Amino acid sequence: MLKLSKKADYGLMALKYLAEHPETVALSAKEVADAYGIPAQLLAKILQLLTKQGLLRSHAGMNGGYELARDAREISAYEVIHAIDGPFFITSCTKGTKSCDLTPSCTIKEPLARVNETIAGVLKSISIQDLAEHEHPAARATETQGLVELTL
Amino acid sequence: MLKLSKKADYGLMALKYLAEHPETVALSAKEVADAYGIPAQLLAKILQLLTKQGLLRSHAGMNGGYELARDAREISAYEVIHAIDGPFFITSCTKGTKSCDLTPSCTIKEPLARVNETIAGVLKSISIQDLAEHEHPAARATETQGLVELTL
DNA sequence: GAAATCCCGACAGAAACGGTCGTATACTAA
DNA sequence: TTAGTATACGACCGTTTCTGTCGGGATTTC
Repeated sequence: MLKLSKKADYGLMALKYLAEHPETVALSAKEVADAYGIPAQLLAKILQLLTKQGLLRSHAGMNGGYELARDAREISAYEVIHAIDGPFFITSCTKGTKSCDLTPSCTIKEPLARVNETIAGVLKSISIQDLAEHEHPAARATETQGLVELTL
Repeated sequence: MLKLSKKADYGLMALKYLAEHPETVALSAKEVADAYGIPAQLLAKILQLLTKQGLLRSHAGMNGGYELARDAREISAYEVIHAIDGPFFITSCTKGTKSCDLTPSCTIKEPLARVNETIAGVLKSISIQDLAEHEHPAARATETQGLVELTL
């Protein structure tokens, strides 16, 4: 149904939360999980993933936890989603992975691939910072316009 | 992973196929299925769905089959996807259906809802006709730009 | 050393997805 | 009227994916 997984949602929420608390050194997974009523162990795994992908830095031990690896402005929603859900493609059969073997007739793919890029572009233009200040992230409208023009 | 279901893919392929054969009165589900190597019974169900949603017209009996209910230019990819996969939302918890009951803290939703609208807008701007002539559907670039400007 | 915390693999329950089957119904043509 | 073709529709099942849990291990701080 073309929707994000809960994990991706949780991940975005968590990063947003971290972005909103820049003063603190590090926040534990449990802390964030409690703040949103998210299963703690699940969120923990997600944050570990994001750490492995270089979006977060982690500290073990007491008063340990996670912090953003970069400025919230420099982390895009796309990166988060990509890190958690893996590369996404609108089309079920993508040339990347062998799939459309039997039906080379999938001529829809090419136009839809452009849609895919457009969506990716939009997500890339949205930073965690944009989510934190939950103002409309309209700032990047111009860039996005250019992107649409290019890809569609 | 933010991808279309195979059903939606099949549906788009089928409509594209119908759009490419405007001369014929009606094409049977089996005919289309064979053309693409799609499971016939599955495609049949999909086409029935699209019929019920008003995107196709059906005729039973010999030489029966399906035809586009409207001009290929007047049917958007969005409609097809929506008819098959139901309303899609980027966010797992949408205000539409009761979901985010326990966590009213889902402040990500608002910005992402805009992304959602943007995607919907892009899909709405692509018609079956665009898929059929598998040229880049760049014709609508201007409209789409306006849309992005509006919703993002 | 104890407590807090991250790390990570395995696994189980649930839901979604893809696909099949059987049957009823409608239409066409001979 | 009858036979054949096609849609309509519900039930069902196997597979995969998703969500969430459990348990044990490693690391840091106090």
